[in-house]
Amino acid sequence: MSTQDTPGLITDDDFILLPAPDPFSFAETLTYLSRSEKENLYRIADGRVTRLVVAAGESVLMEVGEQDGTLCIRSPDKVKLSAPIATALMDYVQDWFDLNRPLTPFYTQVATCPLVGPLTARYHGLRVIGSPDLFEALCWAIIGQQINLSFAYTLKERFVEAFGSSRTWENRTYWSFPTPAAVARLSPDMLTRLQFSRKKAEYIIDVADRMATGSLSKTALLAYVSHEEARRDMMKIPGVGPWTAHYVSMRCLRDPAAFPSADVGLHNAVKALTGSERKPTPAELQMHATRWQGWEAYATFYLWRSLT
DNA sequence: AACCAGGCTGCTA
DNA sequence: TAGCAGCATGGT
Repeated sequence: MSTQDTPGLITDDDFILLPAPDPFSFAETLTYLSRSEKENLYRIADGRVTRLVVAAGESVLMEVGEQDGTLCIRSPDKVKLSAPIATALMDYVQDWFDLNRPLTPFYTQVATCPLVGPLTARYHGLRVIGSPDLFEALCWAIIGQQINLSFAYTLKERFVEAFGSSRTWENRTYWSFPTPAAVARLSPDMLTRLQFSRKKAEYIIDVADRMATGSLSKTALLAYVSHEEARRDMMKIPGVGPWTAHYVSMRCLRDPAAFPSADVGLHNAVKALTGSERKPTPAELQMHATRWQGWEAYATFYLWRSLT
């Protein structure tokens, strides 16, 4: 492989150049990714993000940087990238940063929204940063239920470093999220020891079991005729309510209209931006959301961003 | 030191 | 079907 096997892909064996869409802000992307010191699934340094990903069945260290509107993807520990791996890395980045979504329709639609309109200028080019791995997305959502984000990151950090796998490169350790197969074998006690609540421990092990046996999969969820159907199916899983189903729909299944309307962070953002003394009622939130129709996930993401 | 946190379940009426 | 208490534990 030397050049352009795939449209948009320019490669010279050791790196991939991926033209970023317009608008897209790599700086905003890195800012979002940097929001917790406890994040251990990737490392950000020198304007680049590095993480382990599974590509073509292989665990690969991937580094993403940007220059003049072009993303540069490479594997620091590999000189040559095989064609399947190069393709997989490119697909991963496109999914992770939602690069294939035309953003202008969103900006046009919310231009008149007093809440989200100004945010589209402030965070111009920010896209919904995703969780391409369904198991990771579900676990993260369940972990984050009804606890503060700081504690949620602590729990995730412990979970990943207890049951995930890692690789060390140039004196830095990179972690991959635990696999469903590994987590399905755990007993709830092994998670309560990390200070998971008993219920969350049971939920996560059950989700792992469903994914390990194949009764739950991203492919199957994406195959539903509508995202609403996929969410209905997810909500049959114990521990998965409307908030979690919409969250996963937004971050993993990529429904731009997913709307975790019960989200406390969303409520706090609306409260702050309206200068209100209290959080919005469901009816008040719905009033705002009428301007976001079809783009609720993006509106929510921008509102979350406004909190930091 | 009370109140809050990127909710969900299961019991009541 | 709707409303609500209980949960479980760290942060601020």
